[in-house]
Amino acid sequence: MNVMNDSPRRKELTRQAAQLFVQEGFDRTTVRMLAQEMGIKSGSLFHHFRDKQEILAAVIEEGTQNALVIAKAALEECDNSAEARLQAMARAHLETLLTDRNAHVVALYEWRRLDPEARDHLSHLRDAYEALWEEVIDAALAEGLIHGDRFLVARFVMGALNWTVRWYDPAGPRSPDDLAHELVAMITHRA
Amino acid sequence: MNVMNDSPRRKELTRQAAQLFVQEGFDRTTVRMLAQEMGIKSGSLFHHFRDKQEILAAVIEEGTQNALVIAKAALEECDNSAEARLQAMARAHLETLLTDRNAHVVALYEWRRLDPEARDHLSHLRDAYEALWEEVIDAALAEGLIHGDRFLVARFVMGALNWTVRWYDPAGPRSPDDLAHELVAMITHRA
DNA sequence: GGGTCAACCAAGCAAGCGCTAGTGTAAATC
DNA sequence: GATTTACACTAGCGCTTGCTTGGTTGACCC
Repeated sequence: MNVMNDSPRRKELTRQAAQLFVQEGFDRTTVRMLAQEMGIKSGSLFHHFRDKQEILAAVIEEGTQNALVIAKAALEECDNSAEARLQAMARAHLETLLTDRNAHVVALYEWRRLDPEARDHLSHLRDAYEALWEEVIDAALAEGLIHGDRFLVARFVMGALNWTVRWYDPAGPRSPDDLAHELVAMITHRA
Repeated sequence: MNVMNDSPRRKELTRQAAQLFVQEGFDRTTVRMLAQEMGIKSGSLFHHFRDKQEILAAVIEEGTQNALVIAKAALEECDNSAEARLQAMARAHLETLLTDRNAHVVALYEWRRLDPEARDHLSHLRDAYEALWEEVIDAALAEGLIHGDRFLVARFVMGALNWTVRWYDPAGPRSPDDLAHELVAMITHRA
């Protein structure tokens, strides 16, 4: 129980843990399995993480932080039109689900396994991400590109996107860009 | 390990198990917790179910079968227009998520904990339900009410609806009917 | 009134769990 | 050259897990 900084070693271990959490689920993943995947013994694990819960929190924090950075970058790069921004957010979301898949699947499926303190801390990060979405959706509503309740629209859209981890096959014929385009077309009322 | 029929007693036990699975998650729910909730001892549980996995399968089967029945009934009761049928499916889906919430949350969250045989059997049930959706969406596409790829539209819509279990508050101001209406309005291009 | 049977219980086994304590060691720091 | 630090090891404690075993109860049946 030495440190809980963010050393490069810890980052790498976190990445490997994410993979196992996806394969087995958090509860079914034992510290011995984690240690073996990392090439160390189970006891050594607790040099890097206070307990098993902290590994889960680290995985989710990493993924959410990346999503936030990528989404912000996508918004800065794209055109200023509401439609372009909607599409940029959707594509960024899907690309994150692809490249950083493990961490995000864990965040979606194992959120409830976080203890209250970790959940509290991480929900602030998540709120920041969702705020980006609501900003973009507000702009689209103001332009008349979409209609409806901003709260509901935001949640419907995020639901549709997050659900993709259940069925989307990256090796299939559709690119993240295709999906983003199709989704935006579905919800906009004039192009 | 006597029987695995569907006695009324077993049905009741299944309902209670669903509640615990929602509260704690499948892996964290022990057979002792289940037994206590049911008012029996842990050993007696295995008179009704072969093993813990079978309880999970029973919960999910019950929920999916109900959803299928309710959706079919809703389709038979409503008008024949594509829009009415879309809305009826959406409302039925949301009402099922409400009234039969536990079983559905379990189906959504714990699907991966099913062993391969159970998963295979249950995915047929789920496919039958999704087929209803695709039929309704095909009709809406044919009428020009919505546009796009039928496969993608179906999955986006189901994603948006399933995601509601994460944020929807039945005690809040919005009724399932409101949500269904808003969702259909969001994706239709002419009303 | 003996037999059947679903439903339950008490007791416990073998395996696995998260985590701790104490030690070794090579590199970095003083 | 001595001390500290980072990282890993061995060994195992205390507890919980899913599940089994062998036996009891009470309602129903011919």
